[in-house]
Amino acid sequence: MESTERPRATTARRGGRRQDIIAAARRCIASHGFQRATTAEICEAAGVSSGTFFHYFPTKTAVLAAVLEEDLETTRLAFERIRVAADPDAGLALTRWREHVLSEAADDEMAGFVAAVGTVPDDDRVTAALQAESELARQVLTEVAAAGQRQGTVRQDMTAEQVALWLSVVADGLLAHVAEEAASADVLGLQLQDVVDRLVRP
Amino acid sequence: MESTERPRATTARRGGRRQDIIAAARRCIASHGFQRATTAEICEAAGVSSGTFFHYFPTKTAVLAAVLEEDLETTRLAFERIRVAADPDAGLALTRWREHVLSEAADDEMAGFVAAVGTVPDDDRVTAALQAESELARQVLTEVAAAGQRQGTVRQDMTAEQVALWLSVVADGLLAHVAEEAASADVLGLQLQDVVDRLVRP
DNA sequence: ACCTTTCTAGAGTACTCACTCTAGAGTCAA
DNA sequence: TTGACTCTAGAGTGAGTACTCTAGAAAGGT
Repeated sequence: MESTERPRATTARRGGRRQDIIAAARRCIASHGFQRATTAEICEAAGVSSGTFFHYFPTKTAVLAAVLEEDLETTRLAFERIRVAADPDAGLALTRWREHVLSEAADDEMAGFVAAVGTVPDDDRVTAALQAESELARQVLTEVAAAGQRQGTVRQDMTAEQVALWLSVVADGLLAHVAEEAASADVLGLQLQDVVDRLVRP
Repeated sequence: MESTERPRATTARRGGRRQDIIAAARRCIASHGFQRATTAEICEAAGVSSGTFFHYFPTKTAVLAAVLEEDLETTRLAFERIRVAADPDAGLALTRWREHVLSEAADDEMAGFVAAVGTVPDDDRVTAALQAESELARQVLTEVAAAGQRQGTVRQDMTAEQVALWLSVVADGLLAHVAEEAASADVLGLQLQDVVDRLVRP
């Protein structure tokens, strides 16, 4: 047969099959949810057989966990950049945060993901990754808000935690809206600065 | 056996089995998503056999559609109240809207629902109901915003549509946050007025 | 009483899908 | 070469689940 002539995806060489599977799973899950993304579909998208799939991952849920953990690492880097900016200038940190949010909104894989993951079985690694991600955002945003309060650019009639909470509410709402109506992304992107500014200023 | 001695749910008399099934389906779907809510589970929750279930609904998806259409009717009423308030006083309409949003947030069934429905198969009635619901909100909020602009209480540097869009972004984000962390509901509720005010004022 | 229609139960069915198993190919070391 | 190991394919399996089928109970009309 043509068993050696498989598609091999485009990323076959760097990272090997395992990476191919993670990437394919991300795409499939983002586009129609965790439950409806079958292992067979992920296998086909990755150019891999079910044998290979289960050689690398014990369960379908484990691939989701791998995807989320990979994303968490990316998020960690992004928020590290935001955090370091806060100390001299909270305004700059907020700008970087807005850019981060908008880049997530622009990435349609990312946009679909949030909704797709809501109904996932109770898996420890999955819930840990999700929780770590939201906790990370909340914590860094809280630091940024606190820095802004010290610098006088952020309102003091709310605690820094509360300001951070509202910022993530806005970010989540924005992602959800863009996910189901990509058209609104541009307008919202342009106005995000104004909205955030109104939200946080003293 | 005790076939006549079934639980009969509490609402058995008014509306009959059909209503029981819809109510049970709403609970089950809200608590662990559409896919994971099995027909068997819904049947048990409704105190009904699978035969009865499929006598009233051709498919599992059809029950979801029925649930959504029922909710749509409720939403329609709520937004009608909001719309009529807008003409004399847009501020009052916004207050009513905030109350509506908070009451949805307080209802934990409602909160779980948004996430649960994201990954649903492409069904015409379902998508129609969802679209009608968001369209309804957007349209009424746009009218309210426009009224506020005429009355001078709402900013004019955004179109009424855009103000409405941001309001629903905030509402969606708030619901999502409350769904995964009920604790934050109280704080957010208290501050919603301030946030909305900052968002829309000239 | 008798027929018709609607409703109900629950065993049965057909199918999907996550996961297993086995056989073998590729690779490297000695 | 041989042996040990990893990787890969794909047919197969078992569990779960949406939906069907049939027999019969209520309900209602005449």
